[in-house]
Amino acid sequence: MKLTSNRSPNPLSSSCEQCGLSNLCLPLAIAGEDLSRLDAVVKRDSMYARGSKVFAQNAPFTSCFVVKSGAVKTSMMSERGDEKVLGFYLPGEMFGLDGVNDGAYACSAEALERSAICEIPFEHLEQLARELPHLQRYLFRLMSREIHGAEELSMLLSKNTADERIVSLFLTLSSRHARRRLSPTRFSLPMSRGDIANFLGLAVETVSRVLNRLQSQHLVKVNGRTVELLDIEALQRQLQQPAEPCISAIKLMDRP
Amino acid sequence: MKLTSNRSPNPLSSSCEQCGLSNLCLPLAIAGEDLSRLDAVVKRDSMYARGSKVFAQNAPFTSCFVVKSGAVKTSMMSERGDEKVLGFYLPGEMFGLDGVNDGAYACSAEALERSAICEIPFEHLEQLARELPHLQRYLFRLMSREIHGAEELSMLLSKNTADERIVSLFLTLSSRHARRRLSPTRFSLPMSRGDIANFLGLAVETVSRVLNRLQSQHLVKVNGRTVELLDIEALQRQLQQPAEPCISAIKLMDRP
DNA sequence: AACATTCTTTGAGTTGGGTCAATTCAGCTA
DNA sequence: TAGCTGAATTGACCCAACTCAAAGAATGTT
Repeated sequence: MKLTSNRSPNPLSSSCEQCGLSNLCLPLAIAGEDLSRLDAVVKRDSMYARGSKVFAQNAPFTSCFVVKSGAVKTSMMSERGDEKVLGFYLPGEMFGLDGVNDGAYACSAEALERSAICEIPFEHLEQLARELPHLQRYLFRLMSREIHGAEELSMLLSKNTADERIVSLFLTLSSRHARRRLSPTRFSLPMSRGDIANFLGLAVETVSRVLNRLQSQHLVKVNGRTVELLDIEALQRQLQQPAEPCISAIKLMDRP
Repeated sequence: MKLTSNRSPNPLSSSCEQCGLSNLCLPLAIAGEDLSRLDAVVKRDSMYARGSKVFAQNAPFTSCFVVKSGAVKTSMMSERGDEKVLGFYLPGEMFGLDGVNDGAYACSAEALERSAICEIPFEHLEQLARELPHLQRYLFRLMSREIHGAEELSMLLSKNTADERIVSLFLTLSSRHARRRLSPTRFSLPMSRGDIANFLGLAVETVSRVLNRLQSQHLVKVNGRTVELLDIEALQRQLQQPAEPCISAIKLMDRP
């Protein structure tokens, strides 16, 4: 449930100061557009308790949202009734754009920890986009980026080992932290092991085991929800190199 | 390579007649907008040979495309250098929208068979969208649908058995055929087994085996690239029911 | 028609990661 | 500070799907 709902005089630009880099206002600021027009369309700016829903799957689509502090996960219910985590959103990132199509949210969104989230009614944004060409273009870009992000997830889930999936998640989180000028090597995971496992298409037990493995290889150091990447380059290499077919090679060598 | 490039007087509305239902023009026609404005922005309408690229990954983004006849696959190259098939596009469907973000196509697109494809320079579309509110909204919807589609693929790749993935693909293709008022029970697969396997995150051999299994269950009939769905409802049930944990049950019963 | 090439199927054997079960740990509340 | 509850870890075992290998179809080429 929402905790507070304080209407700030200029929520979007204040978002920039709070989270270092708001996806929404930065490009517009660069483009030199009038931000006051945008302020008017921002509905509210609320606190969400950990575990509370921002919107539910199939609820009528009204707004998209920007994380100002905290973290959010989006997930989808399958026909069989089990949940699939689709993404994690950190401060400065926008979510809720997949509901535009048929007027209902395709996924639900939930705060992973106490979070400040600002809501932007899409209809207003749409209308304003007609008058501000940069805003229209920016929205197209945001949605395109979301397509790309979902495609990358499909890619990750396709033919990658458990180790690669975890490493990939860590590196993605790392670079997203870097964009906000936070440490790319040391950060905390706002989501549970269960969420990580679900997101990466693994079992919780596997996540746990992989974390230990990476730790024993001195690639990362994990302590509860705190991660430290000890050797980012080695981690990146792990995603590029094809997993060596060591066993087949040995088999070949064993032949007379 | 492109084979011909004949500029038709009204490519968009002719697309409707050709493919039964063009995603692009239908909602606009409903909205009563002036289609002639749209005709002007459509660049060309070309034939592509089987296997020829419509655009390559990382090439500068200029246009989005609509399939008029034939079929297209989009795919992405991983850092390791292997291909991941991201989607199949049938007549009336638009592709190439994931390049808006950073000015380069995020995936490449290739004709699966001899295909007629019409190209729409995005910049023109964007500009026109400012003047035609319905077009702007329609583009947002299209992109939102694309996000949704990619999310569903992630979902499919996450925790589904090989059988479920194949069934899901068949049912999706079926309903897409139905939208074009073609038979939902009997259609041909424009893509190879390899493409199917890659798209579904499986090995080719597994696809082949699953196809046989479904056939022996009298759920489908497959002959080369022709599929017949013998019992759509049974297929749908297979996706809803949780895979019965028969073995555990037996184990429990065996206990003294 | 014979050949070459690619696509598809079938068989045999292996394994990465899942499931189940049992602890251990961490965060709360009282 | 003990006690409770859900989260995380660890171990043992197993299976769905992968890999490797080879045969069989289909398709194109000369």
